[in-house]
Amino acid sequence: MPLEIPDVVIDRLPVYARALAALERSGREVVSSQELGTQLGVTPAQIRKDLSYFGRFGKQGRGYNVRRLMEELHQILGLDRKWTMVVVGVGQLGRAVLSYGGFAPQGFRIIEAFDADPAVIGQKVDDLIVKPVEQIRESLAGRPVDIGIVATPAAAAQKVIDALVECGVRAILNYAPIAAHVPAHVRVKDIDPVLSLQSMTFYLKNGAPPAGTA
Amino acid sequence: MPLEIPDVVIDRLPVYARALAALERSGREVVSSQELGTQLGVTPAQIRKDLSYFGRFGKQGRGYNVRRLMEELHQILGLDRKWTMVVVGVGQLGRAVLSYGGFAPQGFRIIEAFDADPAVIGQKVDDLIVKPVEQIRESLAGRPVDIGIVATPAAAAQKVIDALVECGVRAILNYAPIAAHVPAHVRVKDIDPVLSLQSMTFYLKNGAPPAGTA
DNA sequence: GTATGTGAACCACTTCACAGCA
DNA sequence: TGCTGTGAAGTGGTTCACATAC
Repeated sequence: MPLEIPDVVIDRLPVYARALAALERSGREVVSSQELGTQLGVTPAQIRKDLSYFGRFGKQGRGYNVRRLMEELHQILGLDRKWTMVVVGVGQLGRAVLSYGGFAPQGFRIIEAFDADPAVIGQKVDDLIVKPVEQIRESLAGRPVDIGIVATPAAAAQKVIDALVECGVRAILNYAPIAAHVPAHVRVKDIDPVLSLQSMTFYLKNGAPPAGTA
Repeated sequence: MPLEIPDVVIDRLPVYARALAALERSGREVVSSQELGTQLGVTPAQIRKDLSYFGRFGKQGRGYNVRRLMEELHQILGLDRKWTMVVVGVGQLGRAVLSYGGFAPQGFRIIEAFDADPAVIGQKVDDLIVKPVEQIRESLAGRPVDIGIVATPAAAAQKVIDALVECGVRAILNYAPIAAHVPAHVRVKDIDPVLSLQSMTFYLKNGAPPAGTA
């Protein structure tokens, strides 16, 4: 069914879903692509086209039922179920990830944490006992882990990723500053604030960006 | 000079710069676009085309001088100088940002931290005394701040962003889960791990992604 | 021989514009 | 009348392929 849907489209769906959730909380029952678009900084046509890959969710002359569309998107994205994650690397960054309160409410649960440092192994962080990296394979053997979060130093990251992939992990959230090499069936999303900063400085340095009004 | 360079190109330059820095540390003097490409998962043509927006940095038959190209990129991106930042929101996330060791070595210094919570205001976090959000304007008046980091709850974020923009901030690193509204001359980069997870689950749910070999 | 730099061809996503329906 | 859904047109970025230079 999901044949030839551009990745960019998939990336936008969670944004729509989040906006719809907010609208629903505020008691709104119907939205137009127009209104959703201005709220999110996306053109209405874009929204309609994106949704059209998956079905017809709106009513002409009226717009979209907020709750209905939200639920459809949740279903499409698999947000109507729980996902399990493991964190590898329990330094400052890994700790922040482990204690971040934003994952659980969205159905993303961290069930295991690993580190290479003997001083860290055995520590209890956010209700999890940190295990040694060497135990990734045995620890996850036969256990269904959906997503791996990599928060190790750059030098260790690729090996960790290899191990996770071997264990059947098919999605990786990568905080390490490397370009991960993974087989084609594995998805990687990089979180790299330094890269974000380093591209913005280009525009800071060169005055106004080439984007509309000054 | 930088007329009509696609944003995607600018986004890739820091990635190249980082890879070159690593090559330089390892003593490498020359690279081809071919080699750099396989290392980064980018086509060689892409790299050459990207660089061609800015000049001719290579030698035919040989490749690129690692140090030279790295320095050129640093110069283009403005990484050859220091940038100042302020953090707004000193909750868990803000603290993690403040104590993150990855910014300073790249020339990004946080010079001020703000929060709305009276219990947090006045606290010393990573050598900075947290100031009240209401003081953003007076605190930054006449002071050159380049980048604002927003780590507040969603509900507070837009107002904070407005204040920062008023103070002349032209680049924002946004950790809040909202679509920021800013004037055209202001750049925003969003860091949102939940959105990243929520788009990957689509592929988890739907088997192998439409991307090459299985 | 080898790898760059680049116009031209290609491809993918976005936007347009309108038919269709409530 | 108002807004969706969508083929068609348009735009922007990527890849090709080769002339050029070392």
